Amino acid sequence: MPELPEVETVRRSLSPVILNQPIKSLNVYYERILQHVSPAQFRRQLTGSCFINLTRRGKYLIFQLDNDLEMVAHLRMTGRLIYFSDAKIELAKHTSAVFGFESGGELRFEDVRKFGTIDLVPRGKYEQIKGLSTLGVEPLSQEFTVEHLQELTRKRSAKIKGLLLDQTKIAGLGNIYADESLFMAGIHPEREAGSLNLRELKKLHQAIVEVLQEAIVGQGTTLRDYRTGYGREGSFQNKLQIYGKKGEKCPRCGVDLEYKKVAGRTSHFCPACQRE
DNA sequence: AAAACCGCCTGTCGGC
DNA sequence: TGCCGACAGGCGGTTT
Repeated sequence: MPELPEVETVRRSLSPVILNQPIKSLNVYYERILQHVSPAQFRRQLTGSCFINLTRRGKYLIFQLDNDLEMVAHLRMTGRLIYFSDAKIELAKHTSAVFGFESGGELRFEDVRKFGTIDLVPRGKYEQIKGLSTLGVEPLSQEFTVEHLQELTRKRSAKIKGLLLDQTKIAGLGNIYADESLFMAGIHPEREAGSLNLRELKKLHQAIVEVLQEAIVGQGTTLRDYRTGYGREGSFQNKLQIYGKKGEKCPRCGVDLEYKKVAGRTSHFCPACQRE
């Protein structure tokens, strides 16, 4: 599922090929992908314009247009944004929208489960995009410090796994990297957030930063649907320590790994390395 | 206020 | 072999 490293990889891979390319045509095949804009208005606003910058905030991609508007996309579970230099290649079965450039290339939004979204807003006006306007700290920014993490967890009774998944606290972690971070830090997913001591918070902070950075280097985790902006698979699935490893042994201590629902999500952990 | 639950979707998998 | 329910999980919305 696209989390911060996957979305960042899409951003980096798409930027060189889609920026400053005039948009010639726009086809929306699944209208519900558009959130607060009609297909007609969307087409009118984008046709003839260019994307001039592509940024990321949490799991959101923000396409800045040359007309003071921004297109905000979220891939949710199975969304893909892929650039095709050859528009003659047949559309994938679940293609939600296609941006055709004057150059002949195309940007395609493919999405099997159709949860992905696109918004169109005046630059920086994110009020209507609730998830974006309420995002917490960017975990690879300078603002994400041990002190910040300490503040987020202080006196909180929620389970740490749930807190890591809360986008209003930290922006961009999903189920995979939350589990990987907790394993790396040796913390049980059901630990009460407020019970973590400073030593544990330091380890967790370090683990979050490290796993996200390494996953970006690996161009993300492809378990099934995720692809880079060039349609290629990532490689970090080969470096996962714990996620999806039920039935296997802990890579650190050899004990049988366990999994259970925590905060509504399947959570993988080592009962020996991550004590409750 | 915060946590738990549901709906949105389709493909895949295990069980019978 | 085919059918069916469970499951995958991000987020918005509603309920508890």
